Amino acid sequence: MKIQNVEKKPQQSEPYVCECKETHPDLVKKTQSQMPSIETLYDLSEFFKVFADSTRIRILCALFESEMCVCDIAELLEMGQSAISHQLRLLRTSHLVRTRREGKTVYYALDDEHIRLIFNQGLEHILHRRYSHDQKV
Amino acid sequence: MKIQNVEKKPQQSEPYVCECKETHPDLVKKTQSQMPSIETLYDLSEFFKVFADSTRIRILCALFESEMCVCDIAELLEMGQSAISHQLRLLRTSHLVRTRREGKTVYYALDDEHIRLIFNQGLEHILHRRYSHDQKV
DNA sequence: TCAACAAATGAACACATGCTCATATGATAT
DNA sequence: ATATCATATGAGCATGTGTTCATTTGTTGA
Repeated sequence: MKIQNVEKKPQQSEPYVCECKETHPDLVKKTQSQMPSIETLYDLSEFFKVFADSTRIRILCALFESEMCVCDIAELLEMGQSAISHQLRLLRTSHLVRTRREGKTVYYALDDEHIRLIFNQGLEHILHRRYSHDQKV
Repeated sequence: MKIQNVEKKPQQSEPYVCECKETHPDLVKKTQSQMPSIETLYDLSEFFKVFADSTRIRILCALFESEMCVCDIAELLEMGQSAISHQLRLLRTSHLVRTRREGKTVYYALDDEHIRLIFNQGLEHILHRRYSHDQKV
């Protein structure tokens, strides 16, 4: 909603850099030392990335019920076989699902029951939030 | 590792579409009926998306310790003020953090303690996995 | 050996995401 | 009022992501 650019930065010797004097260096230091390593937090974000797509979430959700072949899942989600297959590969390399071959058919199953817990925790959260924010989110 | 394309699909009346005869329609039907709605699962994936970035994870992790102003966080993560501010906005609109103004300074804090649980569940998972896969992941 | 079929995969594409840069906004003190 | 400072934000850009299309791979039965 910017109206106009009447005047651009008047006189300023060098480009503005945030060098806040108001920070709390002791708090920053202390927090820095108490946080998990940056690598761990990176891995954690990578882990959550797997859940950050509705197709993958739906695939996992389906596999909570039972193992299934690729075609089952594709039909269930009403999506192409290729799309499902690509996502299954990602889930496989993330060690969230495992495969079992039976003739031409490949069956996929959950490889990690812990997933169910995290999934449910998230689900609980959004359902609760949906209630308390009255569908605003 | 494809060698060569000696011959392309010989005689085929129409483009190949996966119409697997081997699917398990009853399983598909049953599972379909037991899964949460597609909207709910979409929301769930959106929720996990917030955790699916290392900058945001680190911000949340910092706020587990204490409320902080934008500059504190920027210094803590060694990133620009703008980058942090953009991410904080996302966290704000997702209702994961709340703000409190004190003069020129804006303090950010966790708005939802449930987050801590989900964070820890994920952390536990990757640490356990790291152990059992012996750093392969 | 080859046709048929389930699944996997590479390329291409359209779209989303995260950062930086420049600047705007809002608050305080002079 | 205006300079200063903390924070917010829009544009632009580079990179990442998910799907489709065309094709390959692997398995079975004729």
